[in-house]
Amino acid sequence: MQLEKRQLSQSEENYIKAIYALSETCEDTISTNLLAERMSTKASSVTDMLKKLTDKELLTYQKYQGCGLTPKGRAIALSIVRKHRLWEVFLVDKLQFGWDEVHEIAEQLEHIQSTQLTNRLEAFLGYPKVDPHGDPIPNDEGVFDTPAVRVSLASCETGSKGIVMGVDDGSPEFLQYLNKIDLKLGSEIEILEKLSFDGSLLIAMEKRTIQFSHVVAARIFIQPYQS
Amino acid sequence: MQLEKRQLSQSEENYIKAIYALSETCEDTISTNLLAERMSTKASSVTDMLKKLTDKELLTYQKYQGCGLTPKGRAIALSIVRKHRLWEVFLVDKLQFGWDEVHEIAEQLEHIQSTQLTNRLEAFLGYPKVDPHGDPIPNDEGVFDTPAVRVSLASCETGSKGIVMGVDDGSPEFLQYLNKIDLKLGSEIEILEKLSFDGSLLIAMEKRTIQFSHVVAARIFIQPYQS
DNA sequence: CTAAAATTTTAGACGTGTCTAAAAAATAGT
DNA sequence: ACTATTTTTTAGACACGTCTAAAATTTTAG
Repeated sequence: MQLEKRQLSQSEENYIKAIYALSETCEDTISTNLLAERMSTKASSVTDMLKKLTDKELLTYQKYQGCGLTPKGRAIALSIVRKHRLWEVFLVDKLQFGWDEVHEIAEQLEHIQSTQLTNRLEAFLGYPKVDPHGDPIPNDEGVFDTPAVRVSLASCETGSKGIVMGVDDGSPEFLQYLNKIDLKLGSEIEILEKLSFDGSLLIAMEKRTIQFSHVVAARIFIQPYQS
Repeated sequence: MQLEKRQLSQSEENYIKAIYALSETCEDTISTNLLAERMSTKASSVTDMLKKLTDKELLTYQKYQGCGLTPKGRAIALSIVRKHRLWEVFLVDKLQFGWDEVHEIAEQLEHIQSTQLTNRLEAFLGYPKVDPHGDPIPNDEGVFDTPAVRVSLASCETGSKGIVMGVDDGSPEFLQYLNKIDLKLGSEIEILEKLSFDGSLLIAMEKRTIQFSHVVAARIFIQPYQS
């Protein structure tokens, strides 16, 4: 998939990225309202942008029927995601930012236009496969390395053990909470008990015991040991 | 001088930067047409922007009288210059770009908004004092280190010796020419002869002899040996 | 000193991306 | 099946940064 030279505005790129993110997590056709909420804007603005991006052949969109990315649109989304995650690695590994501080800056850096820059940055960082939150980094062709098994802590059974492979990167507050309890990528975890009345979990982590609400557990992903 | 949090658009920043650059090299009041040429835009567009930036108290401007930066405007210009040059050092020192390749990318990176990022980048790079073309990098307060003596090769007399401290960074072609003749910052240079009829110079550099036109000589800056 | 030339500003327009308010279509409830 | 409600789109507006064409001002030159 060849990316066209015709470049997009930051706004257009942000829409493409949001549509990509939503189609990964939710169903495959994205509603106007969902996108409006995600972009913190109004549905009417979304409709306008949807038309424009459809004209550019980056979206499949029919009135009242929601939208989805074309292969070309998906390729652009992946290149933005790639840049975002590589810059996050740079900020954390090289500039000593915390994983809770990098999102906002990476939101700006992801729009820098230079494939050569992206590829050299990747080499400089030693071809990282995941960003500081454990999210995978696609290669220059938009392909992810064989992703490690990653399941939500909330979906694991009592007695499961595993290694933390990823965390939700959506909120600095959540990441700061994880800092406070010293949970990192690579931490070893065991589910001691699941409390059925509120869905919370008792967790053993490096000789300490912690209680996670269901909401927290759903935002932490582990690679379970086969046992 | 405290930079206000109120952030400028990239367009506004580019105007500020261009006005700063022009007021460094030329007279202290910048004409509308000069700025229009520099920005590759029309005089009418410049007038509009001048009004806007004057309203924001970044410019002194009176109809038909040209413009100049206020202290606040100058502080913003210096912060942009600082970011531009630090990113150029990053691209050359860390990502192995050539000094002829970095300008365009730095033009984008200079608009990234994060003082913390800039300062950490500076530390990561080892507090460089000049960019890859020898241009000085101001500190976080907009102050330049005591700049080394830098005179244009064209203004030196026959017999002068010195070390190349800077080159004009305006055109990739010029920088590629310098690559070809293997002229770098730090190269030792002696003026063997100045040819009066066309202003060109015969130069000795590391055991080789090279002829520079006046135009080229005017774009190379040396620190002369006191002798 | 005044007329011609150059520069600069104003007026009105356009494309982008956003908004509000109103209309149209789809969905849900009875 | 037919309203009522929700979702989505359209219509019209605005701020931004740009443009062209015309008017105003300054500069130059005779």
